[in-house]
Amino acid sequence: MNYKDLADLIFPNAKEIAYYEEKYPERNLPEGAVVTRFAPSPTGFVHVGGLYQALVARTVAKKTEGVFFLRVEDTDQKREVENGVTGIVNSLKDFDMAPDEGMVTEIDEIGNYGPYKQSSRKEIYEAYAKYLIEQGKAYPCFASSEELEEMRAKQEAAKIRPGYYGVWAKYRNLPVDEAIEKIKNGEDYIIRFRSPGREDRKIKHKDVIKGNVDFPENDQDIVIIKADGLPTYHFAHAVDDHLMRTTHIIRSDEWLSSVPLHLQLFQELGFKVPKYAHISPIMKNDNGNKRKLSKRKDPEAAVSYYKEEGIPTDAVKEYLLNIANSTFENWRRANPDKNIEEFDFQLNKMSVSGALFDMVKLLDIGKTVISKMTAEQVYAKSLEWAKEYDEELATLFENNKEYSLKILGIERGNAKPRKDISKWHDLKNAIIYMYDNEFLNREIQYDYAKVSRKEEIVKILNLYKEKYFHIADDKQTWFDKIKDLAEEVGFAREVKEYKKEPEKWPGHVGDISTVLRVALTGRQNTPDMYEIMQVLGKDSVIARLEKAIQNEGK
RNA sequence: GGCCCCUUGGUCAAGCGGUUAAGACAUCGCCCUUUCACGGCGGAGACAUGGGUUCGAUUCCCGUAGGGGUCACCA
Repeated sequence: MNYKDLADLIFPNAKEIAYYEEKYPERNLPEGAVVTRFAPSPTGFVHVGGLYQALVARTVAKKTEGVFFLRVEDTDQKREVENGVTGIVNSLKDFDMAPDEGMVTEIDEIGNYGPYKQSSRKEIYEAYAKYLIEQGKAYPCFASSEELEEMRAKQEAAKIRPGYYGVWAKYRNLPVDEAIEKIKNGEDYIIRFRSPGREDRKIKHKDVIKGNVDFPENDQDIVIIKADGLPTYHFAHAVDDHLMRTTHIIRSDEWLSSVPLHLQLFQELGFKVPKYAHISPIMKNDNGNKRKLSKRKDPEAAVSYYKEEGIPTDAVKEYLLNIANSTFENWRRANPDKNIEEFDFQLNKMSVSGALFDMVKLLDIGKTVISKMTAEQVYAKSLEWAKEYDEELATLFENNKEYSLKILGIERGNAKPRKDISKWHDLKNAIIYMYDNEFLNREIQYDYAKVSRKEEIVKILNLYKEKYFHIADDKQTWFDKIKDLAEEVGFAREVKEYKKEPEKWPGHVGDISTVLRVALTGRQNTPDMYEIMQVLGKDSVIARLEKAIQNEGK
């Protein structure tokens, strides 16, 4: 009885690995093309960190005319969530980051290197596990979980390194005959890797991002096939990324310490070792301590949060790219209108330590992104958002499309467009007063700032309404008239003169403007008042002035 | 605890032995012939710490402190 017999007994139906090697040949890609992947578990939750990894992986692949694929790692049945794959696929789609290959719906996939869902790859893992057993590089382990716990307790008590290795690897040297007998007797077992490593030897590894990292060799006989017949992450990683011909493993740096194991696995399986790029996680400041953005504690950890808030996807991508390569910011300034895919992304320029998530900066980018859009784009994007998250706004927009476009066009499209909206969630509050239904039929809290006497307010508003307001005036005329009005009520015509001798007047033209602004909009801060009045139109302006005058009469 | 990694202003970060130590966000002031949002100009603000090496260390080496990661039949 030899290894071959043992392997045949355990996996009688497994194919030869040559079959798969042939089925999934080296990819025919241009020189220097990089193949990357995003390989999440379908837990139904997409973390920004995951999006970040996917963005980096995809950017690198695109830049080199390589391939970016989506593989679903669902080997842990306990964590399985319904429609988990759909959530991931849709999130990537939302961000315009659909993969070249891999899962495209819950069950469908595209590409020649599939299946792209690990639970569908069982027979492949079995073939490679069988191969390893035949070579004497893997073996069945009959230790029960109680036994393992007991072992661990002993190790801890003796203060030695825990794990299944060396003398603790109880079944590592079990004679083949005995193993076969146990299996035939129906004893439970799993498959372990027979590690050739020694803890007292060091290996050198060069990570694309982290640089040179030295580790002790792995000497743990880790599990490669679990009791449920599915592989562990480590084994699946080696088999899948080899067969899918991944050139660069871009993943979270929590995997860095597994590199010695992975390197060993690739070697023992006879695979070409890929390049590794371990990305630092996005952190959050929690009472002076840095910690990873947490799914449970931080709403902004969920990709869905950005969608709900209406932060443009481009803003999120730009922010993430900015964390990834700080030169992005300079590039963006030099090329404000270029597509982000034209940016020359450098994997090895990524930071070795994790960046603190900065919502303020993200929103600042959001402002810029939105400011560059046309009124039509703002309308389309915000309406799409509103349909899902703000019914009132959606209705308002749909019932007043032309008028809404005018509002959104205020101070837009010129050299210095407005930058007051950072996310769709803020939009309604910024423009709601422009709609007569929302303004005229509602109780408004008027606060005229410096001018507070009722009679004076009424006087100003009446004068404007009766004498100075002409909707057809051009901007200069319009403005001159407000100055005339200021003069007529005894206010300074020019702010500068007023500032020189403030005691000479009760206020200046700006204070008069504020009275008009508040009467027309209910607010002290608004975009350009001339444009607002043009958009409102004559009747609305008059109605609003009257409403304000009446209010003072109460 | 073992092993591994990290440490430049509030935040993201350039920098690779000699620099007035960039830039962006945030913050403060002034200007932008009326507010706000922009935009412009300017200000304040940093090399964790102790030893080396060196003519010279933010940069190289060692220690200390702080932070992070990892030690599953989870990924």
